[in-house]
Amino acid sequence: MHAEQPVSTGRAKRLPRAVRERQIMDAAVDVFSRLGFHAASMDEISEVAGISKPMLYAYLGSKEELFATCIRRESTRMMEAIANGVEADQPPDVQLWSGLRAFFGFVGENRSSWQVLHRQASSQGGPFAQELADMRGRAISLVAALLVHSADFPNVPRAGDKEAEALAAALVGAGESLADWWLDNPEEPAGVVAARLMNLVWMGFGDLVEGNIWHPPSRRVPEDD
Amino acid sequence: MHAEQPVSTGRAKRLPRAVRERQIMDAAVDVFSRLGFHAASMDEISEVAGISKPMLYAYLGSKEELFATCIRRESTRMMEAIANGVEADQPPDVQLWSGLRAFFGFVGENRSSWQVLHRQASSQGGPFAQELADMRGRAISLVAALLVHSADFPNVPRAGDKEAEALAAALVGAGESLADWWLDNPEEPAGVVAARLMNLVWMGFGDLVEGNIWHPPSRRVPEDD
DNA sequence: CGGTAAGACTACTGGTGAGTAGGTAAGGCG
DNA sequence: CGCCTTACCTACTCACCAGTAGTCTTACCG
Repeated sequence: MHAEQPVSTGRAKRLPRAVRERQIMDAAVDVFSRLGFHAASMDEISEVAGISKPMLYAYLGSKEELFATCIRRESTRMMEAIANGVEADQPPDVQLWSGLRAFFGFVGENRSSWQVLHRQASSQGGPFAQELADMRGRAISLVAALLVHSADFPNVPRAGDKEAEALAAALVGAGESLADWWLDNPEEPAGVVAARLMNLVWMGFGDLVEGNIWHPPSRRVPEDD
Repeated sequence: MHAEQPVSTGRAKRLPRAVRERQIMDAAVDVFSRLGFHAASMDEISEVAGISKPMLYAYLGSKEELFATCIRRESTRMMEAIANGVEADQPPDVQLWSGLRAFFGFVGENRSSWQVLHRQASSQGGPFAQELADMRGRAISLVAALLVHSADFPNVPRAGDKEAEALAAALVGAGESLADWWLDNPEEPAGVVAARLMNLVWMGFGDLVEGNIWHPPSRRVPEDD
């Protein structure tokens, strides 16, 4: 929750370009996430950023460029957060678990980023959808790779990248949807939400209704069957 | 894919109100799904519908009203399709299965409807989000009721509506996401996609990687594996 | 074969917002 | 201290689009 100073209708203090660009980007993410791409105006973004409109154009180009830049920055931040959270030398279920925790952790800490990524970008028909689709594609590929690596789906002979990709798409969508649900029910900690999804996708309803639930490693008995 | 006739810049033929309203709605769903709410203009909708703009306003009111009406109509159609597909007197897994089949069947047959529902409506901050959220809420409640009914989650004592609702939200999101993925990989039939999601949410990765897959009860003989 | 009301149109207004032209202050450097 | 570059601003243009005023036209009913 950065407090953007409106600078009280005076002349803004002279600052180096890099700093201003950062301020502008923060403001843009804030406004885009609240209003969506079309409803957000460059006037409002400049006001929130505490500078005037021409600076926006001088520094970040057109509205579309600005939006695309926002998506790139935020998606990169999120992917890095997840990549940092995953412990690559662990078994598949633990990798998935740590990835989910990192994901929900990021969403909880960066709601604006999440809104701009998930809600706004996906609904614009322009070049942004591409930007966003790329990130989504990377996330799906990541999960798909994890699945392919974890097993060869013995009883599904023709299963391969396609099968894994579809399942990964479903999983990513489940994560997105649950993240949205979480924003409406924010009283729960990130870990609980992550654990729910973990149980759903790893155990499945079939196991859950029979009382079989998945535990994180710290609580799991070191067994191997 | 209804072919809307632009009527070649002449005067449109005189038609009863109900028919025109239907044409307009079809055109509106088409345009909204392609361009999104803001980017869609009333001029374009009227052009696609083959009538002039004042008719739009005379019949369907403002742009916002028109959009809300579109969402209501399409969401109702979809919910009815699903409700008709579910066989209420079957065990939980079969109910879920038939619901998923109905859902993917609808999306496959009504891509525009799906786009307008999923992508466009969810990203607008206005009263539409409400309309859409209502339908989503109904879908989630439906799934949640199925889950609650199917078992009491024995090992999760405090689990209740909340637990089920969260899982239902995840499942609905997974369905939405997989439907989007499907639009990019349309060579597969609806049943295959539905079966994938069914396996994911009922069996879970944990079972899938061990080769345990779910298949419909023997009323229909599955392909031998 | 009129009369009339619903169906349909052309041509406008008004507001909003992207993008710009051209001018003003402030720091750096000789 | 004066010059010049860079940051910054006010105040506009221009296009697009939601919504409307006022007019025409055609099907139907007597």
